[in-house]
Amino acid sequence: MKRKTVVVGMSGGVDSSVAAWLLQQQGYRVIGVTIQMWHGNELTQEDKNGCCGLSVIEDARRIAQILQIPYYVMDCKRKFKKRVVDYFIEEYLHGKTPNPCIVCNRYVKWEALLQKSIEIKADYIATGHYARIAKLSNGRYAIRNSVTPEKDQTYVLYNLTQKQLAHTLMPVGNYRKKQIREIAEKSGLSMANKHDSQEICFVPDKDYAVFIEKSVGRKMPEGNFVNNEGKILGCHKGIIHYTLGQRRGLGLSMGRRMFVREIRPETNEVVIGEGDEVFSKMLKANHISFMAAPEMDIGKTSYFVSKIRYGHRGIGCLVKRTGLDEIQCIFNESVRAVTPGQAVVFYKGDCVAGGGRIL
RNA sequence: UGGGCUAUUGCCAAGCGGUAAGGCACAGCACUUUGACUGCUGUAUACGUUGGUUCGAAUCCAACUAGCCCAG
Repeated sequence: MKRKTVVVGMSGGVDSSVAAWLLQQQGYRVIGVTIQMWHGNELTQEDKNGCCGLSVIEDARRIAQILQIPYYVMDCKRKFKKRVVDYFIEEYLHGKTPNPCIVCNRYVKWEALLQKSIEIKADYIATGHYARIAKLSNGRYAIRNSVTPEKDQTYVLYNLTQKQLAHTLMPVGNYRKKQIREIAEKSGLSMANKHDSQEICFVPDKDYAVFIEKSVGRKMPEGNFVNNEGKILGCHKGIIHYTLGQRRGLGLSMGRRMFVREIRPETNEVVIGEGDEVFSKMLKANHISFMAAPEMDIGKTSYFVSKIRYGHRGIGCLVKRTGLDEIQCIFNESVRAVTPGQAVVFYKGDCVAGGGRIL
């Protein structure tokens, strides 16, 4: 039997390094690839832990040397800017809260990896995500929860296509975070400065609002904080600074904790409310995708457990397809801060059934 | 102009002679492959000003200043 070849996306971090190592142990012919997504410019160069800085190339290359595998760097900066950064900015300008990781996975990482695998006639692509791939009895592929419950990344992968999944391996999903660290340690793959945490990878200083204003070349206009009755409560710094359910950074001292309830780009207003006013039971979404679940017919309903943000515990809801690219979810109980721009991800058992982008 | 009331950290606000609660805001940290939420920690040598009484005052007294209310 011929040895299978796999292209592994390497970020220089522990997880993707161990993924490459594991596949090598399993007998694959492994080829390392780092996708270059953003120019680490002179101002913002310190982060070693991003998934797309510049320093990652040095780290990944070193790992490839240790493993003695071929290693390539793919320049996807243009695509990344168009599909991720431009989308990110556009969403904020419209009062939404984008999730760049999701589109990056779908349109940049997986597409680049798949393209590379076709170029070099590899059989699979692989990443270091904490998730698994399942081939279901209905013939469909799905993302399945990692065995590490506390470290589950299925939410950011809901959007992958069947074609992408059919060629994907995620070896790390079969292990717990702790085990992965131990493997890295034993195999000499652990780099000194490793940290799980991460901000938006192309905004290393964490100030995404300044990043947007710089990119757009102008400062966003200030506007009013209002309550539900329209009463003006204060002045905000520009709509892009806020997201639904946000409390900190409002600068409003009302004696109680206040939260962003709604963002109105048309009037440049940010609506403020109390903690219990930010719950709802229904949402609509577009950009729908089906994964474990076969495509639903328009008008049909189905029951899933849904997550409305990364790290959400998941709430049962009735999903109805209301249009070609629209679904409606009605939750069993109120969910906090349904945020336009974020994803709803449906689960059937421990598999991702599908999802959409909240309207 | 006469009478009354109030002045405590960025905001609200405890305190009533014994050595400055709390909430909100804010900052830092933790958490996190998005944004958030959440949690933890921190934050007035200082109580409008100036004097006085007292061992000791933000707390009592006086004057001054400012704001508010009522009367004009």
